[in-house]
Amino acid sequence: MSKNKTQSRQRRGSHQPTLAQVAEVAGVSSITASRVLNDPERVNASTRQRVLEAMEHLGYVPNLIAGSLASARSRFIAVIVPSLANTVFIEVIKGLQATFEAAGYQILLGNTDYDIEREQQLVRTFLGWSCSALVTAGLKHTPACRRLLKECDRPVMEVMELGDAMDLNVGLDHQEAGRCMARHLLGRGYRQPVYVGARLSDDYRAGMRYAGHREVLQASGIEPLLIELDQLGSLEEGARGLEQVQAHYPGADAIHFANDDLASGALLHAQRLGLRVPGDIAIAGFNGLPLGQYVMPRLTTIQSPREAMGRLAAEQVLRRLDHQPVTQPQQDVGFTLMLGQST
Amino acid sequence: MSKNKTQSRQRRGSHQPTLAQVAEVAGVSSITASRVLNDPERVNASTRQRVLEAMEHLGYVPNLIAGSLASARSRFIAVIVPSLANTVFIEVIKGLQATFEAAGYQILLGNTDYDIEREQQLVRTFLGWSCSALVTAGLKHTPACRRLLKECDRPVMEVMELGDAMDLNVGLDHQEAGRCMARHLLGRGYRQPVYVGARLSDDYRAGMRYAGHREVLQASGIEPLLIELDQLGSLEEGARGLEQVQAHYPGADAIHFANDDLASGALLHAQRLGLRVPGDIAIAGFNGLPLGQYVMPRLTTIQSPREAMGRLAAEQVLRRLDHQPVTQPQQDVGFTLMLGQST
DNA sequence: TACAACGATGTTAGCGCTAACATGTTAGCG
DNA sequence: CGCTAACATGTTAGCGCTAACATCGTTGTA
Repeated sequence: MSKNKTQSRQRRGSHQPTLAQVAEVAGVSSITASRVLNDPERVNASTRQRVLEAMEHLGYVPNLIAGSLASARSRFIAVIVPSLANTVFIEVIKGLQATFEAAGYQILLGNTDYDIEREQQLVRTFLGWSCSALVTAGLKHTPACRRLLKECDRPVMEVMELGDAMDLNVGLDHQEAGRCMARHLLGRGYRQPVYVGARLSDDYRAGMRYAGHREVLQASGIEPLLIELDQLGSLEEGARGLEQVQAHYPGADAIHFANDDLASGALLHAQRLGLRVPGDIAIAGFNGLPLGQYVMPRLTTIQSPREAMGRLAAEQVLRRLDHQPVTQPQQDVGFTLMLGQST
Repeated sequence: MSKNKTQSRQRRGSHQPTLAQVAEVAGVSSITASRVLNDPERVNASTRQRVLEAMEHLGYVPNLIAGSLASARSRFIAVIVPSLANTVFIEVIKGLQATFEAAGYQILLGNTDYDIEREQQLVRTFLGWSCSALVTAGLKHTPACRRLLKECDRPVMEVMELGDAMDLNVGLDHQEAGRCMARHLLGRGYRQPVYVGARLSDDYRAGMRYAGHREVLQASGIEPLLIELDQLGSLEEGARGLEQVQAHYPGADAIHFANDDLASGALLHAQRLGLRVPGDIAIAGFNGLPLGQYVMPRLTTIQSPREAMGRLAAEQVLRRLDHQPVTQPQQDVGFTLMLGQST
């Protein structure tokens, strides 16, 4: 047994060099070394140089966890989306990531799989990581999640759709988008359009577009028809959608799909079946994915500015984090009807 | 000036309830409250119950940063990919995420934009977050990055391609995939195939496939032809690729595209131009994306098991983190030639 | 009956960093 | 030349949590 008084308990921690060691090598105090990293202007150039050399020499990697604990703020932004399978969210994430990374923030990505209980759990975890702000897709949350978000005293951004948001909100009016496409179809003379979506209670934004579609049809005295599929967005499921429409509504003259994946799948399938589009049946989508612009005939769809939505959302959050005033907490990014030859 | 001895300096930190407060309410010490969260079995059921109630009552959210600092391990897994625009990486990420999340790990996602300097910086940042392991796409790193990864004393998984990995490695042999497709094309009787890729030094795996393609052609005494495009994977760029082949190599009878996005774009463009595929020109891709299976004619391509690759990679890393032996640090997930009608 | 073994809980001492406050040093100015 | 402001750097005390070690009762067993 050692009698060495200085030897107390077992050492813990990693075996990485620490700021204190860097400081010792550079012959300064650790706070000066800290300032070299966090506020270099406040340190004399020659001192700074010595500290940087010491860091280089020791292979120092700053322990960001310790820094976050001490300063009570991390540079994390929590981003919570319902799915990674859907290109739409990926593109929003790209916009968010580009903007946040440029500002020195790291994204913590969470995937709810369209389950708001899971979302609540993710919010708790991310708050536990002292994230600086939270960005979440959609306005639908559990009551407990809503409470957490309201009381967490950080910027909270809800993206994708517009509505009764709790803090910041960037998105578009999905119901209006549904109305827009329905008006287009009626304007083109179609009299028996069918809306085809999948799991509309999960993908409730598609449900909102259906609500708009339905509203327009009812106002014109046309009965709204709906087919609900199982898979959210795949070419294959779109083909199935086309077949179901033919089976259930043989008189249908147009299909308003909930998204471009389904619509493109139907379009490609129609080609195989030898159906003329729009002669035998018109097809419309939503999203404005590149694919829809590359099929024949080109797909009529609604373009949503997804990456721009991510960027704008991130900018608003950054403004809030910089304590700049946010004049418009709610921003409508709009959408564009893109006329193809499929209607 | 206050003379109160207990009042020292300004309070810092968040204003969230702490474990100590929970412990006080529950009438236990804070380590007991800590154990309720981290090792519930070690705490008497009735005590545990009281602690949980206190947590609920105070709305306690564990400070994971403090926990990570104290225990010198976070439950982060760093995942570094070159792009989010490419479905391929998204699918690998999906596989990784599903597996890691189920095991209670949080993914830290980094995007290098095909820049290995950026990768090095991301590795530093993620090491600073005390990530438990790192997963990175590819074997190409800066020397400094390689050193960081070698010395960080954590599992390091390199995914996508096989080769001289530093620790764990899950992927497929891209050169062999290139050979496989080239052999297929020669076997079908094509004698002037052109390889079309984009930015092959960035997307060096596509470059490796080209190397395989080239090797097979040269062995048969056929001159390898190459066209290099600017954009990595878009339908539009594929269409451009087709046009460039026609312009530069009018005698070409087949195009071996670096990926399915390019190939599908070319296929759809051929349709518009009224070109017969494979009559006028054969088209092949790589990846096995759903789109390729939905165009007409169906695309001949090579299927890579991307989500499975992510899952397998995550399982290997988890095994290492659990101190279980990893018998095969390098695993080949293979690929499958999928014959369509486009060749 | 003694004592090891175990279970439940507590005490102590940091993890590596930075906010707040403190001190010393130099420049600027009437 | 004295005073202040601005700059450069240091000292101290945690941030909230958990590893390591300590303690105490309760069993089981020789």
